[in-house]
Amino acid sequence: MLSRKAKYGIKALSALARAPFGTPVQISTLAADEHIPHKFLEAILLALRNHGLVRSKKGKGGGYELLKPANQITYGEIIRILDGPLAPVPCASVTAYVKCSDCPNEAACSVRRVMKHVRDAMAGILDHTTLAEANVSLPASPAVAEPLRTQRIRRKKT
Amino acid sequence: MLSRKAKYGIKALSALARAPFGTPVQISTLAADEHIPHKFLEAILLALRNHGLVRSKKGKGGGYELLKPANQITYGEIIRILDGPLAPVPCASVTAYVKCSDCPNEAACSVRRVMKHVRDAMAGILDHTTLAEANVSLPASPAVAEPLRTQRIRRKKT
DNA sequence: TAGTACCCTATCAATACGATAGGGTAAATG
DNA sequence: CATTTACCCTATCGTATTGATAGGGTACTA
Repeated sequence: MLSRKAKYGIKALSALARAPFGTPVQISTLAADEHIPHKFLEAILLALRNHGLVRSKKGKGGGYELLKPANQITYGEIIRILDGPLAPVPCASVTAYVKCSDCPNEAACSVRRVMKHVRDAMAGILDHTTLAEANVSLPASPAVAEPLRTQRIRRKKT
Repeated sequence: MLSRKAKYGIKALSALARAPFGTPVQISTLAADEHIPHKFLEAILLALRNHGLVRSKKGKGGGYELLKPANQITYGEIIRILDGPLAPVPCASVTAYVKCSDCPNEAACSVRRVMKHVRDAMAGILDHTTLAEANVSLPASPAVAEPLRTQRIRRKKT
């Protein structure tokens, strides 16, 4: 199940992708436009920033903007950041494998085999669907935003 | 995420599929063999029974057995019974559609469109993977991401 | 009719989820 | 410099779900 957190995150990033290049969008604007609780959105954008998907600009005229072109940001990476691994079971995850404690013979586990298949199908879609494709009328982003300053990137295990 | 409940259910049904035809298997046996808490398994089998996947026989020599051939029981129907709809978001579900309260324009919602796609991919696998197929490839050829389908089953609503 | 094994209701700890509160801090502007 | 703006951080909180357990009740069969 896609959490509300991830859903909000995708919607917010989509909104950022629609915004004119180089103009930060404020949290308040995003929250109002996309019907997302303000404080909740704050936490979501913070996570996305710590993972290098967006950057923030403080002070008057500040806000958030994408760090990469919209066609280089996939649903898969957004969901992994906000919801964790795609795989229905941890033992079928590629990016965050964890052995099942109750499974004596993993190679013979049919659940794992089927769920690995499901995971691959999901990843095949989500890792190849970008914000740009989801937004039909999107101005082609010519360049990657240049960093204002060094921002801390906090990696979470996915 | 596949719940433990659904995982247990699949494992239990797989065990029933391996049992000789016409001989009920007791809950205690299933619980011990598959490492499932006894009482938890009881609730799971009850649900599966109420949905017509298995039948139970009381008294001495009683237990559970499949009501249909193993190649006619899909992962999809087991998971839907025990975990609910496959779709990552309710508004993308085919069998249990629910409108999102915060979504003003569903036709334009990119999240819904992508998740519908994901749902279809998941259903395509899970509704065409049966207990019989999962049990076959135990000995050789492990962990190759190969389609598991061998038989197609007609289903009413998708 | 005794014993087996399913059947039902209730409870419970742990966790995750969604959301909110309140203040702190960096940066732009006059 | 001072002020405003808007991000940044920590803590909390109610609710729902999950996974599991307990204790009997009841139907069926040998």
